[in-house]
Amino acid sequence: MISYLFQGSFKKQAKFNKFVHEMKEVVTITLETVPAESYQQTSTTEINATSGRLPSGFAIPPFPRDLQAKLDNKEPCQKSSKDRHRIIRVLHEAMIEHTMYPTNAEYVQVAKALIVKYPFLKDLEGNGYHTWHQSLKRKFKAERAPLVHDDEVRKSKEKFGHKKVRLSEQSPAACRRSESGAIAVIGEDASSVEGHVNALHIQYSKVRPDTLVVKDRMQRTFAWRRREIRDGMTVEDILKKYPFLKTPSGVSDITDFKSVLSLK
DNA sequence: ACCATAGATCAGTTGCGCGA
DNA sequence: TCGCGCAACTGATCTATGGT
Repeated sequence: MISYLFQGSFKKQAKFNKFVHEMKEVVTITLETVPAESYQQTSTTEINATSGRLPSGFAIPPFPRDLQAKLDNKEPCQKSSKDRHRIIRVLHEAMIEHTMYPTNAEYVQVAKALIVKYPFLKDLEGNGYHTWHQSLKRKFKAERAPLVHDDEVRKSKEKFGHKKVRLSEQSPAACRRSESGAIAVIGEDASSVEGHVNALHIQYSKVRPDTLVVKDRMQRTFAWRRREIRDGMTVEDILKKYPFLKTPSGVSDITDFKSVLSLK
């Protein structure tokens, strides 16, 4: 049967066998009820006041309207990678309200809750929620990666993060990836930043500022702002210079401001 | 020693937007 | 409509840490 499914690829046959074997083990392990003590554990989460443990009765959050409609119609959304990602994203956002570092039992709890609520999302293989479990774990891992300003994440990075940087071995693709989320600093100097600041003030004086312009200028001055903060610029001065930091969209920058100060 | 879990990294896939 | 570039995601692998 396996050789039929994976004709011409012994490697894939072996991989599939391994997968099936793992699935058997997962069923016996992960189908156990979540132990109560798992909600109280970990020293790292105690450090962060905002983080706790997932409530035992964690409810699957509502999804965006169109996605919710699909789910209500029992459409197999997991077959569409786009919908699947959206489901994972919503679950991640709901979980992150409680903790940045869910335990394995908590991932299982949420994945199971999803399958219980929407049984048609069940995996065809294994225990029915293994792929959701894995996707959630990966999503958390990926989302935590850039959050260097978060105490909990930073402590974990210090604990597990590799000091070794293989910069010379980085592929162009990897460089491009890392650049994508990075700050655009190159090419900015005092005069160009001044121009951005002026443009921001013009937009701030408008009743309806152009969000695209604001976003772009704020992005361009991001690294410059960080430098100014590090060099000792006060919060008042920063807010005066970059008035959009007072708006809800600027809150993330304020968080960053705090992180810069804490690292000083 | 072994296992679970963490971050780091690389290579590949998929979906989307955009211009020709 | 098609091809291209990019972002987001996935799978795999490696190394490190902490608990048993």
